[in-house]
Amino acid sequence: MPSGDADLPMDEAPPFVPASLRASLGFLLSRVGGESRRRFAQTLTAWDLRPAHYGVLMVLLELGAASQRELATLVGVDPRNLVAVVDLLEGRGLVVREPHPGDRRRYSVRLTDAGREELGRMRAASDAVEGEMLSVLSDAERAALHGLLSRLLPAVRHAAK
Amino acid sequence: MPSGDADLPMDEAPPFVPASLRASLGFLLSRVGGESRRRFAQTLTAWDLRPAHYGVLMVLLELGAASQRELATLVGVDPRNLVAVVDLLEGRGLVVREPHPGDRRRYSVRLTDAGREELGRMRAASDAVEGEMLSVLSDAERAALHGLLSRLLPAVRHAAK
DNA sequence: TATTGTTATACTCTATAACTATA
DNA sequence: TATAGTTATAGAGTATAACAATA
Repeated sequence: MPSGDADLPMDEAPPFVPASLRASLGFLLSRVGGESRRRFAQTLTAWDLRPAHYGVLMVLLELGAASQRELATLVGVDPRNLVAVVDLLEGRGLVVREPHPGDRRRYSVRLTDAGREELGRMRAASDAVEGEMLSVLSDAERAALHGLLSRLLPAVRHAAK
Repeated sequence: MPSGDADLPMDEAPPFVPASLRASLGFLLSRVGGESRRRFAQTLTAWDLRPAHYGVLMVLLELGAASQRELATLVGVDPRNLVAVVDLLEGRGLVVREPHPGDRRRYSVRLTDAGREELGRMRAASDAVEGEMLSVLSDAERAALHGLLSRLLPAVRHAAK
């Protein structure tokens, strides 16, 4: 039982949003997701990077290395648009393109030490912004939201052509 | 808190997404919201309209009439970009601009009968798409997600300048 | 034939600056 | 001065078509 949830708090009146739009989960997802992305992008301007770059670095931090096709799928960026993203990161020495062993068509994109350090600073900044944005939710509620969105992610990706 | 990993199912192996990105609620929100918006936009192509137009019509359906400034805030579109949106809707006879009683600076944008009928068809189509996208969630889970996002909406809008 | 990476292109979305007419 | 609407414009995001090298 989290504090103060009497079923319908309704919050305040000023940030009023019509019930017809609030009733649409699709609208809520797009809207909240859009605002989240906007804040995220705003934070990354300090590094002159965009969300796609951050996503690539995060994936590489965990996987060590990945092909551009994999990066595109995992980060949610089209392979055509990923080229310039990797170009920029490579130009700054944050990642390197290496030949993929066993398949000369592929690159093996890998995080450099400099990239790992820079990513650490970016994570700290973005985590702070995220925490502020989610401050209206309790830890339990954040966990619940996380669980629901995690299950939704594979489902919404299914339609990707 | 990266310590809570044991209580999550995460059995969806094929559409694998790195834990480092899944752990970020901001990333999940942006990503799922983006996919939701993409599907929504795809559905609206049958009407040659975009999500912003749908949002305006939905707001007007509930409020009857609103100024462009109000529409911009409620739908989540910048006032500058809303001009062309209302222009298109007005050009198709779905809404009308009327003088605002008491303030000659404002317009009172109102839904026409044709707009109301067209919106009904759009809602049916978008609801169907939304239902398919959310099919992995139970009714209770959808309600929970809806509640969490509804509380998050006013919070994320707070940073709007 | 299918896949990986790539370029060029176009269209949408969003943000910055500045103007007008009213308040 | 402040606000509602507007215009022009530039940047970022995304989508379409086509291609070379390799599997």
